[in-house]
Amino acid sequence: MTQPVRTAPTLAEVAAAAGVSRSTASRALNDSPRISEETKKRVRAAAKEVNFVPNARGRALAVGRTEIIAVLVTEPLSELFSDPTYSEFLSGITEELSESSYLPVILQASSTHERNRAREHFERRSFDAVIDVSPYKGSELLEVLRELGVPTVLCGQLEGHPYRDVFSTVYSDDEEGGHFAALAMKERGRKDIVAVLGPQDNPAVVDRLRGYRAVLGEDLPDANVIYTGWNNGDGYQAMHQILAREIAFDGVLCGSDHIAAGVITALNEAGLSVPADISVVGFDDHEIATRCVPALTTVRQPLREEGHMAANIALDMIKGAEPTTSVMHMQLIQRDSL
Amino acid sequence: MTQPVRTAPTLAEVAAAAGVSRSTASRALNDSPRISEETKKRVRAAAKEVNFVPNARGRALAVGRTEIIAVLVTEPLSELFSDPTYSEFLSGITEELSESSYLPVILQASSTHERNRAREHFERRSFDAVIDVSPYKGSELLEVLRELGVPTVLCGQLEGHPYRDVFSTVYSDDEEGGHFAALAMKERGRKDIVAVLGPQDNPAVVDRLRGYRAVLGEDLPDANVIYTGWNNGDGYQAMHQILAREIAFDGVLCGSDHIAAGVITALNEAGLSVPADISVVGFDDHEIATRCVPALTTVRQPLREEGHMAANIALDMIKGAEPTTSVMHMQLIQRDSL
DNA sequence: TCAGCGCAAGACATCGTTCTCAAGCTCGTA
DNA sequence: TACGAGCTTGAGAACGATGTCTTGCGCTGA
Repeated sequence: MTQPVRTAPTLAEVAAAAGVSRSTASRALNDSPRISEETKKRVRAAAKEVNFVPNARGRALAVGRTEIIAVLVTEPLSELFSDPTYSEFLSGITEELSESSYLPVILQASSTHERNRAREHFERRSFDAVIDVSPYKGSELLEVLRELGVPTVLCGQLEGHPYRDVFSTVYSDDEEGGHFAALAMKERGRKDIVAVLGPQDNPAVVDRLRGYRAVLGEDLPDANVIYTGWNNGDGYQAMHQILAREIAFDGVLCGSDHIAAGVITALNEAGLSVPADISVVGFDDHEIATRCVPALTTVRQPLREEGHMAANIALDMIKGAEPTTSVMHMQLIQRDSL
Repeated sequence: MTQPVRTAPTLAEVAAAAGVSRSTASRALNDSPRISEETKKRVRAAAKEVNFVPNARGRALAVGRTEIIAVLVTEPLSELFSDPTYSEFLSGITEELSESSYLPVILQASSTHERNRAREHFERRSFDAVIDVSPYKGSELLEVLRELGVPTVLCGQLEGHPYRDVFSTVYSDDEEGGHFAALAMKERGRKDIVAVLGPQDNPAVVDRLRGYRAVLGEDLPDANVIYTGWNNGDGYQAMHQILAREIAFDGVLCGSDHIAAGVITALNEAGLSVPADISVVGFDDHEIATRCVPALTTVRQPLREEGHMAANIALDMIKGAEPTTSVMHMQLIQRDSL
């Protein structure tokens, strides 16, 4: 360092400057009711004088909190960024925490190496709470968190809720979302439905499909259900394959708005008109939905709100609140593609 | 908590279990040469016995480090995710740090509120170093970091390098990248070039354009330079506008591979063939470049390596290394669009 | 025999904050 | 005058690790 670096002032210096003890200085700055107004004023003046800011490390040790919350992510960073779901959700968490003194840390756990590191951090008590963005049953990390008693929020439903009494859960009701989309198709009089969904092993996909089926029954035959990726290109490709089969259909339920966008492109290229010939319903209410032509009717998943909720529950649990389960509701956003 | 939570074992318990003092236990676990092999073995056994993991807070206070590095980001999270540049770069940082015991924290600084929070965290010494992903001249936060003497790495060139002696810098040579792309056009015999770039106020855009111009001169007239966003749709739209002008051109230099993808789509729709009629060169060597038809010739910006480098420099500076400047080199990736 | 050395390990201080406990002070009342 | 209540304040102990200084021991060599 060529720059002379002045060492940060400590509470002791403030105390000395104000002519009081460290305890008094601490209490004054933390606005304890047991300190006289006059002393507080004096201490605060001294603190400002020497540019005092409490040191995070010392404070963390004393209060037993790091004021850091880990956001546990199973996907690798690249997928994290390409999956539109995450962006909104993480924004929600970040937004909410920015109102508190807490800081979110994205903690990856896709490789074994990463999971070991995560585990190590948990054991070191580096975080006051953990928000698991894509929990899965049987995850060793969840087991570790349970044993350590770290406040944990799971985002997404876990089959059989094995940890319901220990962890909090936040999820959107995907089955309900499926209901809404399918119901809209039905009311529009569509009878031969195709579904272009995300990956088959994705729990949200499973739940949505259940919702579709509950409403549509035989109008959505097994053969018409296609599993693919979440993106534009995936939808495009899937629709090409369906068109190649030359089956009759008049509605397409999509697993994401990006898929829907690709589907619409493919339909248009095949000379089919949306919504005159074919109805299309998306999922997510991503920004792309409004940019589609025609604007996409879709199911809004309250991702940002879900992030807010997860963050809030985490903060509450840190304060000692009991685990809770919180279900967010889906909403059909009606536009022009139906 | 319904679950009984056992409190984490401390070093004192390990020491007691091994029948040694805390100091000895600490040294044994940190593999100090001043401890006999036999004692080490005994202490390690005791540590394993009681499941000891050193507490992050206590350790942080003692060693004077939090083992956390802040990644300062000026863009809001949504842009962060949509800009392909960041994803790679952040992955690089994360990757490199995952080899160390350090943890990256994404710290936003787009709103005033966020900047104040960031400042607060800096003053609290919450981080051992800061990597500023998009530094700009005159940023108050940089001023704060300089005053506090926090090891800082700037990613991107700052005009006039006002802090060269205090901060480290890592950047890709965008002008060189422009050179490469333009040279390729020239060698291919293209004479009437159009450039569809990113935002006009982006420093990388400015540098690349300088590189283009140095090679192409009058072959790239001012009127043919279009500033837009970084995405597919932006390129598509820009190319539509250019086609509407009915000017003659035989090459398109693009500010990103996404832009290039949109440009190619628009050209194809207009009945123009790439590369037979028009040559297209992208930028970034994003994964999309290989998926384009034809596969995109592009300039590879070593983003991931840049992330590695930034992280490494940060780690070195924490250990006391002097600030350095490190320029990453661009590379032309030849594929089929030229 | 004993000063002198090297090695292993312990005692104690340290990091910067907060918290517990006790004590000083003033005041009002018996 | 004395005593307790109520309000402020300070001394010192946490918190959980690491770092410095010291001590004890066994060994060597004059």
